[in-house]
Amino acid sequence: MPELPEVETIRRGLEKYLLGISIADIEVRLIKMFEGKKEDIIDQKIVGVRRFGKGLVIDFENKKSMVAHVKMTGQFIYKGVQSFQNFHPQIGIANELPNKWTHIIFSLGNGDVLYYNDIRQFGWLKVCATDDVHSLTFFKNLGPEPFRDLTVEVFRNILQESKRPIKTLLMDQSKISGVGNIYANEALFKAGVHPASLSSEITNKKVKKLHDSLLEVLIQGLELGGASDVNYLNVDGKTGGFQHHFKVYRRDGKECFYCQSLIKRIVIGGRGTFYCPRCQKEKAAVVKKKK
DNA sequence: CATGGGTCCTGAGTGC
DNA sequence: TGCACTCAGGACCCAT
Repeated sequence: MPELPEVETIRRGLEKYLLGISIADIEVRLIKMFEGKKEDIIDQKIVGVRRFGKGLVIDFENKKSMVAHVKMTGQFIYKGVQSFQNFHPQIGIANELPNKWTHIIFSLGNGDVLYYNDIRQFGWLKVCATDDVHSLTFFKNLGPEPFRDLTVEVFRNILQESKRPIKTLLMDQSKISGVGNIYANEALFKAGVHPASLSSEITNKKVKKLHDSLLEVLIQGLELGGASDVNYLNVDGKTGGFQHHFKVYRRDGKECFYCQSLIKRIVIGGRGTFYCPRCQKEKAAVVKKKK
């Protein structure tokens, strides 16, 4: 599922291909996925591609923007007409597009094409004034950016104010932006913190360790081009590599790489949660588990 | 205000 | 083989 490292990888791909060019036409095949007036951005030069948490913002020269959230299964795939430089031999996706999951097709001013595919149709795209981006529901409720605003002190304050399980807190976009299920699980393992631990009762030492671990797994994910857990592909139609480095995520029933205990799966906040019962010790300050 | 549950949707997985 | 059924999951919306 695209989280900060995956969305940032997508952003870089979009920036690489779209900066300085324009969109000649937009074909919306699934009406509900596209809000706003597409005429507002057609034939306007793209001047920036930004990311806030898991949200993307494409800015146009006329002070309009197209914002997008790919949720779990959304993909932006670029297909160059002049060359097949982004054709992936294993996936071959650039050649197979559009397919039954292609919901939006951007015909670009240079003759190339950008596809938006989304199997589960949870993603969305909308056009608005650039000045209004941060008034949108998703963007106005975002917490600090891990690589920019999330100092240890800020992180500690966020944890101290909450009695929720730490796993739930890490994934709360209004508290910290960009972290989802994969990186929350992996960061907690790396820090040796049980995912059900009460946020406010985690020791200072562990808070520092968790902060470091979170940034480390996000950086590792970014360096590997993200995690292609289910459907994630970058703008070139290629998979990331972080899925080969999961220590706990989706490894329930398998041995911990460090202590050989069996990785467990529980549900916290309605989401699958994976941890090593030995490396991430149960503590007194653990929220009651569900199911 | 904070929190928890239902909802959207479809492919994968399970049981017979 | 195939059918019926259940489940996962990010953010939003609503109820408490």
